[in-house]
Amino acid sequence: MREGLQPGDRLPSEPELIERFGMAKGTIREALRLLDAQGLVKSRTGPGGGTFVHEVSQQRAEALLANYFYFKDLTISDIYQIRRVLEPELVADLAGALSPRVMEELRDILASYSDPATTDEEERDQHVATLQFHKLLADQSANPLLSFLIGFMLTILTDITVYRKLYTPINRDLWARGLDYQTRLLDALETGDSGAARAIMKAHMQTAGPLMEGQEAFSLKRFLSH
Amino acid sequence: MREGLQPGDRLPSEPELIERFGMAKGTIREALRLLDAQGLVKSRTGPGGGTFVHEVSQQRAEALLANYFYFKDLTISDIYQIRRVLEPELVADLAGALSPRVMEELRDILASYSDPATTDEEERDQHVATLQFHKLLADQSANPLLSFLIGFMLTILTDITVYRKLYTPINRDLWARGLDYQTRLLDALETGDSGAARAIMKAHMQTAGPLMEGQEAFSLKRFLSH
DNA sequence: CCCAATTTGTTCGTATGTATC
DNA sequence: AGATACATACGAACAAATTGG
Repeated sequence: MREGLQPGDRLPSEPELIERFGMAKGTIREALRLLDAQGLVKSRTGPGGGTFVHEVSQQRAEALLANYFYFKDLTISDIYQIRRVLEPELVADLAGALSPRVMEELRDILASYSDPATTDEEERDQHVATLQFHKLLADQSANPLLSFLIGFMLTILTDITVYRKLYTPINRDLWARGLDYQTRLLDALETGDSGAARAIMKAHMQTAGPLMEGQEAFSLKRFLSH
Repeated sequence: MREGLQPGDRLPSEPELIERFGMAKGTIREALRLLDAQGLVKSRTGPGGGTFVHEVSQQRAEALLANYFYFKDLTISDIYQIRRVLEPELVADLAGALSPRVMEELRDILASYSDPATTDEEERDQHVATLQFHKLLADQSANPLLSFLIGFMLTILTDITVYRKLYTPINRDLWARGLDYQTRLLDALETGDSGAARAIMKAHMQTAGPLMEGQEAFSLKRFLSH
């Protein structure tokens, strides 16, 4: 940081660091591992190789943050409490600002679950797809913090959905209402009606939220492993 | 994780790990450094020492997450967009649920800036104190995610306030209004009026927010260093 | 107060794997 | 195909810190 290195820039080679800091190879390598674990550098072997500054990926940041919650009793309803306020905020920003390319992608995802699921497995896949719908929206935000936070919550919810049958009871009524919400949301986003987008998402979150409260409270420990 | 180790539990000693995985000392130590950097273990020398599982501290989690935003163009107004919706949610939860002990602490903090600042330095200290007021509230939440997110934003804002004269122009009107908001908020929290607490905080955030928008947009790079 | 045992921390020398020219 | 420049891994030794006798 002090030397203003940018992603892609090469750190001094190990022998150079040994020379510069007057330390042994092992010590230098342990130090580099500390940066490695934080996702700040990546190393490559061979000529032209070395250790390079690397932008911390969203995936890495999510994994590191998940470690923190490994020791906390975070529940599904805790997550929904945050989603309930952040996602309406998100779509209010996005109304009228989405590219045709993204709009099309959103419609594609929506189409992937336009028919009710018939099996538990199909049901699970559809739920993952709805989460992808929200994820794609989150990725469009100009606010990196908002984008990350929603993405983080969606990753947790997706992991839980995949590794555990979270949404087992098939509920056709809920499915129909969710589909209706998202269809109307797309319209509001396209026409640029920020207020409507916010209201629709808010209502959507308020129906999805209480459903989760019914689930037993449980810690996320078993899902957070890398 | 696989062996269900809890915070405080000891990992095998280095010689044991060397034996168990059939690897050299340096390799084992680099692996332990990876866990160390994530805040998952701490090592102590001497008899009775070793490497111990450790709960990831909030401070560490914040620092690791800050690394992610080091490469993003996060602005003050991005942060306020999130605060604006999360902090009202926080105080709505907290209304009527705070211990007399905490209420007293909150009043103490409030009292520490009950007189208008006369110097820039005093002004800065008062702003840090107002952030502490919010931090103390965040710490009371039963929702670990909500608690962490607000705490994270407050840490960033505090760092900026301390290391840079963010709030330089002394604005007595704003000071008076902020004090009024917080006083009324304390009353609402004490009487357990959840709706009022939410409304007051919302209004508070909406006056503080636009003030920040006036600040030039800038990245947080220079502040995020550990 | 000092000594001895235990455990992590550090060093050095060497060898191996890997990618590039 | 071979030389070169890297990171990666190994092994033996020594240093430093902490604890208990």
